[in-house]
Amino acid sequence: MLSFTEENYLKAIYKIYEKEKDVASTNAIAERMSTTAASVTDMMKKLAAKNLVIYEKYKGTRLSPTGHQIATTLIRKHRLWETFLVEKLDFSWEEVHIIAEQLEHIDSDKLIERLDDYLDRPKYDPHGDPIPNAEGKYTLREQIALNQLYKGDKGVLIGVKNHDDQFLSYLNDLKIGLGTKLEIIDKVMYDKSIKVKIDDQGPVLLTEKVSRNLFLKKTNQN
Amino acid sequence: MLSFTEENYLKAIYKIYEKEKDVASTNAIAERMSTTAASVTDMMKKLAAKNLVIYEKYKGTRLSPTGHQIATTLIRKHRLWETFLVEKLDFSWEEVHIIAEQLEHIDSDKLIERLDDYLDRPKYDPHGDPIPNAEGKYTLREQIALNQLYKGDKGVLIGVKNHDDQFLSYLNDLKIGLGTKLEIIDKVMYDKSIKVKIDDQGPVLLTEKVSRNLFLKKTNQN
DNA sequence: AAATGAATTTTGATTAGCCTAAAAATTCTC
DNA sequence: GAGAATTTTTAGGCTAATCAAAATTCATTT
Ligand SMILES: [Mn+2]
Ligand SMILES: [Mn+2]
Ligand SMILES: [Mn+2]
Ligand SMILES: [Mn+2]
Repeated sequence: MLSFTEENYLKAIYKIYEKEKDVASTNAIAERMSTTAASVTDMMKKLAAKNLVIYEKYKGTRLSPTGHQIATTLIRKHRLWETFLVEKLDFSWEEVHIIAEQLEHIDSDKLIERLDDYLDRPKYDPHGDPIPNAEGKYTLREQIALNQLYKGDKGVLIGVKNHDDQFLSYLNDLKIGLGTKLEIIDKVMYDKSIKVKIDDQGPVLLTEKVSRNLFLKKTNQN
Repeated sequence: MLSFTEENYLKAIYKIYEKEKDVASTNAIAERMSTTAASVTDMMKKLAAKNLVIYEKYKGTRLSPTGHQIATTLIRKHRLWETFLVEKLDFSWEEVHIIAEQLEHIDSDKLIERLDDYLDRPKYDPHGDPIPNAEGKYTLREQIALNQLYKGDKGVLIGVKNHDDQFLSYLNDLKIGLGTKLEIIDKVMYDKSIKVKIDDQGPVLLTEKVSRNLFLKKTNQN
């Protein structure tokens, strides 16, 4: 049985090398866990002793197959709970992450599977992130960030990169959510801001910072 | 913010003086928590320093108003989660307690209230135990243990005293659950066992040990 | 009111998780 | 490839939660 903390470390390592990297540096882990490199070193030794990570002094840490499986299950639980909170308890997408951070540690295989059934085996969570199945497999969708599109392009929002409360609330204000249709009316070259039509409403200007964080499925040909 | 452990201590104290007692002895708490008296003493000092309990050396411990409120909320969360697991995820009543022991520590007021709504503000959990409302109030029903009834008496099962997996599974085998109608066909004076008719099935013999643990609402006059 | 036995508290240790500061290893720069 | 800068590890220490064993207090019986 792993502690809450150990589980969070495994998830941190997973997240780090989900982003291209094939090894998680001590400092990167420390940053993600909001702790010190010294604490990370201690924990890596402990997790290595339990065969959950492969840790090499000064070289960094990778997940062992077991560690990888545990991390994937945590992601699965996290995303299923987020889906439950939004779909069944009517929470808004910016509220659920913080609660799911707790719920993901509940230990019961049967509970996860029942929850998955109850939600009709969802493939994506309220932020558009893929939910691994019981075997840890998930399929990525083709998606493109809004700032990569051109004038005249159309698409549907299928995910967000940034999950911050603030960012998501801003999207709520703009009436932008998963499934929202967006059409690029104009791009301002000077600051890369983008004028878009949102569903069937009047056009709105989005900064480049915002547009980089919106993932679309293109719906026009080009 | 309280630790998982601190919360469990508060709940243990609550449970102890739910059973008549007006003060929880160090040993009683130690037994409930499966720990030593020494550990309990340490924790009582800590909880007293946080004004969650009133602890007097050698005299025992009581809950402060704050401590009582926290304990009641824990019970509320525990019973709501148990209800969720049975009503929505189709768990059986003997499976839910162990999972609810984890879920009760999830910290989110909004989550509890949403869950309560979602379940249609249930008044009783899957074992027939009352669920405190948001103000910590609950109403006890009039109930009588099966072993207190007489030949010819009829009733409906509305609660169980013992919550053990084993006991509940035995009731499942007998097709006895909350809502089951029971009628006393005969009482054996020698060993106090009771012959009952279960719903509309043939009669079954229950030992006194079993009958003491079944709470009924009487449905005949007498 | 002393003696005895039970309950409770104190004492001294241990483990997990964390930290700061110092030391060591690695990587970068010229 | 030597020295500087950065990263990582080690050393030493702290707190929360736990325990076993010793000491103390309380309750009961004579
Ligand atoms: Mn999340
Ligand atoms: Mn998510
Ligand atoms: Mn229970
Ligand atoms: Mn219950």
